[in-house]
Amino acid sequence: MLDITFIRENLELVKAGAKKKHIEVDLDRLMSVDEKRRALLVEIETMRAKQNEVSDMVVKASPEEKEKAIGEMRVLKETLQGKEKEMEEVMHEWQLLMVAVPNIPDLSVPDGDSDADNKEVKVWGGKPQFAFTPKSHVELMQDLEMADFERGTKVAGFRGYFLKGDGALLSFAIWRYAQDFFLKKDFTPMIVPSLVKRVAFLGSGYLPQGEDDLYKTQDGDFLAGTAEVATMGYYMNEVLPKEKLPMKFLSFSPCFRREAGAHGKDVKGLIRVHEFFKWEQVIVCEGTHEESVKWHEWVNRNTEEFIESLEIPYHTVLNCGGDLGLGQVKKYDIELWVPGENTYREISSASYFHDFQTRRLNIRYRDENGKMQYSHSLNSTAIPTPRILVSLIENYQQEDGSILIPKALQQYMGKEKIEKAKA
RNA sequence: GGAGGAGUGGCAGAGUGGUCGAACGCGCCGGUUUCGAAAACCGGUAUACCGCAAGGUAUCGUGGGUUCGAAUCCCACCUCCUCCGCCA
Repeated sequence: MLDITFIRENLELVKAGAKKKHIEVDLDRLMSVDEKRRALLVEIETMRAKQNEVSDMVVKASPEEKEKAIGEMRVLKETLQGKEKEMEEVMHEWQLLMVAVPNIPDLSVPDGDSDADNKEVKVWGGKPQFAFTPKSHVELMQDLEMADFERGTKVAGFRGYFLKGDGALLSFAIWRYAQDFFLKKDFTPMIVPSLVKRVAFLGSGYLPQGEDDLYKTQDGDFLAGTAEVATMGYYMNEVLPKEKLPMKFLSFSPCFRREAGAHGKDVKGLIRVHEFFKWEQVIVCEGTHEESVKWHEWVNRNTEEFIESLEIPYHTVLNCGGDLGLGQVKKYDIELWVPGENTYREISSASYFHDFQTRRLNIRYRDENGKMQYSHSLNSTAIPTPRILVSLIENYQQEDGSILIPKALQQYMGKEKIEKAKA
């Protein structure tokens, strides 16, 4: 959410931002509704002031005066109730418009419609040269009994999967390695709820848009697609001590995504599943652009370093305007090389929001002058499983169908290679 | 799931229809005093919105309602506590 005063004073800037993001929102309508809102507010508050004034007087008044005043107030009350009703309708529309206003993308964000227009800003690692035709992770994992997709769909439905044997162990190894790796960087680890109340989704910007992408319970709660939702909700409606900023969380949670708009896409394997696990970096920092930028670069670099330590080739892209979410100011995606598809696939997404989320969630701190300020927030994937297995397994495959374990993971896996059990 | 109790400012806690944004205390900030400190004393100490300002409005878990007027009465919901049941 943006500040209404800011929108009013920077209307053209906000309009240009929405256009760059390819997000439709009727800002002129918002301006006229807001004007109505403020006019009504003045009317209502004036009436209430009168009401309060008379109310004070009634106590001390003589019986006749009292009678007269109360009579007058009955009339005023009726008018007031009419105005309040009107205000309610205006506020309803105002709020719908307000939550639809996108945050303004950074100047460095390239123009573009979709992820196809994202700009490559970094390439790392040599792509493996195979003297044989590389297999897909699906084939490799099935051959090594690391995953079972048929039974996955039998039990869990479309996009269902089981990880078993070394597939399960490899997931645990990655979680534990990621834990050790990232906690060296001074994060507070958390295991956070996935079953979360509506208000946290509204606050983090996943609702009211995007309800189709979420699983919903019969109690009106939703299953989160990322630990970001609960982690951001953690401090909602709180005033944080300035000296504790920045807060750095490494949050673990199961993640659930309906993938409502992606029916035909990535139907095979572990790229796109309804249910997965993720370590997520979440930062709440002081409310300046410089802080946001600094931590944004930092969290993104953390994930790059992690991938480098696993020695998997990747590139980093700067997302274009059309590929930014409602609240995001700027976003980097890290994409790992997937030999079986001969392309890069997204593994991480790092974005900052300025005070877009914290304004909705009401997360503040007191600055050095004792003034209340909204914090800034940002987040980035640390590592998702099982998606990381796709590129890990495909890049490390050997001609005999075995898979080498990256050096950094060997101590967590207890071996250097995954291969077929000897008969 | 059943029975009962409770939610007030940073904390603690009064207030059961009107002068209550809210007593008293603690804490915190500033001052007096002091060589310095403690104690004592004096003053201050929520947030948001509207407004150039003066000022106004709202907020006592949340949302409705009753009333000229609600922290206070009524209804619903949420959260917490105690007891019983169930359970990893």
